[in-house]
Amino acid sequence: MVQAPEALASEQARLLLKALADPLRVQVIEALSGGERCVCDLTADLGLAQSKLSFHLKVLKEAGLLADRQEGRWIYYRLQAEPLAQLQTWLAALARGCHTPAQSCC
Amino acid sequence: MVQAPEALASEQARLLLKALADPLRVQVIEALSGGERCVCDLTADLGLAQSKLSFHLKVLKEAGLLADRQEGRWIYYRLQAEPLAQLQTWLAALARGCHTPAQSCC
DNA sequence: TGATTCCATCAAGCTTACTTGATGCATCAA
DNA sequence: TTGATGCATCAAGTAAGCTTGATGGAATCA
Repeated sequence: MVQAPEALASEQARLLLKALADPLRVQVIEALSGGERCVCDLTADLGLAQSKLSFHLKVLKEAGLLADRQEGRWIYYRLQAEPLAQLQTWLAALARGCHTPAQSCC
Repeated sequence: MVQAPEALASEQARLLLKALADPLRVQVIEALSGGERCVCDLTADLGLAQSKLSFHLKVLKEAGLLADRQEGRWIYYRLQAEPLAQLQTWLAALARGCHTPAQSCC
């Protein structure tokens, strides 16, 4: 059974948004959207300095958007579906009431 | 009839994410998720310096997340549902293939 | 017309985030 | 055990973004 994603507090949503709001990290996320990859593979594929990629992988991992796993010398990263689903739910909730006309003000 | 949201280019997605990735702007967005409000109302409600709010409203508007309308002396802002829907679609597409096991690498 | 209100804009200072190159640790192969 | 590879981390420099206070335009009211 597929769980409906938990509602997200705005602070948690913001942390996910911030982690996603970088061009390089979007590239990484999109590269991983097709499945798990190892760091050396991503480095070559995206044409990045290794320390640079490592920095951004860490940001994404700390946000909960990536998980990793070691296999010998290699580290494989994969995208986590759940925070993405939670973010979708959060966005959907925002859009729901947004056509209400203005209340009188001041 | 309700249109399915257009697929979003990653650069457009990133611009929306960046606009949303600020605590104050999340507050603004959430305040507007209940319906249209005027600036003076938001200023009072969120307890902000006026120029500060104005700065963030501009960022959100330039990202396409807000629309505004003038009525006499007042300016009313409202949340735009479409970019939010597009972002949801973009996130959903990312999550789709993310459970594929690693390809052999290096 | 003159004063007031609502809001946008600007410049300067401050804070945060990103990049770069160097270093170090763990694993593996020889 | 030695050397090489894959990756993380660190410090310093650079860039981007946010905040603050001041200024100005447009609309309204007296």
